Amino acid sequence: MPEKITMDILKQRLQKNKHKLTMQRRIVLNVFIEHPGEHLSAEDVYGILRDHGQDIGLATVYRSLDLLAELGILQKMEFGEGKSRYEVGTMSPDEHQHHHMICMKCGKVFEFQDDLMDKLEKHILQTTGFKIVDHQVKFYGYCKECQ
Amino acid sequence: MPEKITMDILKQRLQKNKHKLTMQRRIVLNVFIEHPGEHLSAEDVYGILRDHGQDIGLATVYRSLDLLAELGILQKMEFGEGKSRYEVGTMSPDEHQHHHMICMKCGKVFEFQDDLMDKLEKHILQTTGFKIVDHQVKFYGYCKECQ
DNA sequence: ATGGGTGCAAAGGTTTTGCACTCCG
DNA sequence: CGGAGTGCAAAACCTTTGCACCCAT
Repeated sequence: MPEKITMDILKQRLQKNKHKLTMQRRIVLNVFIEHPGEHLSAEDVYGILRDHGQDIGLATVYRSLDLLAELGILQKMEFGEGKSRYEVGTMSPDEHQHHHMICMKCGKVFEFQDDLMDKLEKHILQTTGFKIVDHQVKFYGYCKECQ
Repeated sequence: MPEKITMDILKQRLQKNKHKLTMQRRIVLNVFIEHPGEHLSAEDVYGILRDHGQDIGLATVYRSLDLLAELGILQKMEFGEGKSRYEVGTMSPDEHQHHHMICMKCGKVFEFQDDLMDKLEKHILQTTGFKIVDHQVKFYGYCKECQ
């Protein structure tokens, strides 16, 4: 049951961590709710907001993205472009099990669902004592069109 | 048999791609050969070279790292610090099967050998048609000391 | 009311680029 | 020799920070 992230969840987590529910934070989260499955950079978010006439300082966008990622609401990722991108997660841990496939020709990013990592993470805990909380998997290759 | 990267391999791959074997490129590769298993940033490499009295322009270090990664001699990676790091690979594809575990408290990067990904990559090719050439797996969590 | 949050502009850090010069093939 | 590669400094980016002002709690 992939339960979606909502404004209420934002409110809850902010309160739990003694942060304030500001208009800016709601607006930033809303961008991601309206763009599910997209990997947005700070500049992307800033641009989308400007287009909607909702003007927020770029620094605040950066600060909000950081905070939302810290709260586990957004997931931060990098695709080797020299900047970070963010994506909304869901409440269910199962949903973390999606991996990115990056086409080395056209640059498109595809996704793939899988739960093979659980096994591997348990194995790592047993053999190394390293307790895994999250993971990121990136595959590089050529998509159907570009091969 | 994890066959190590050597100067000869650099020479071969440069020739095959119509690039020149310059002193600077040899020196940069040498840094990695002398620092196996380390994840060096451009600035790290630049610093090591300065310490050895082998002065190379920083821009050239960047250009060499790019090229060596393109030739498959180095592997480029990011750990969310806002800069790229590089590591020498080996000739054997089996050696690509090591993953990074990043401690969220002390920031140390650990490694783990595993070949579970093969299965997953075959599965992805069959179901999506995406042909995988390389992958990068990062685990975030807490190391033995920091738990 | 008060301390965290915001906006702006400036600063910081990494990476890229333009151009004259060098040197590998 | 000729063109790819280098060095240097400037520029381009992305991100962070300092500080005065604002507004959720």
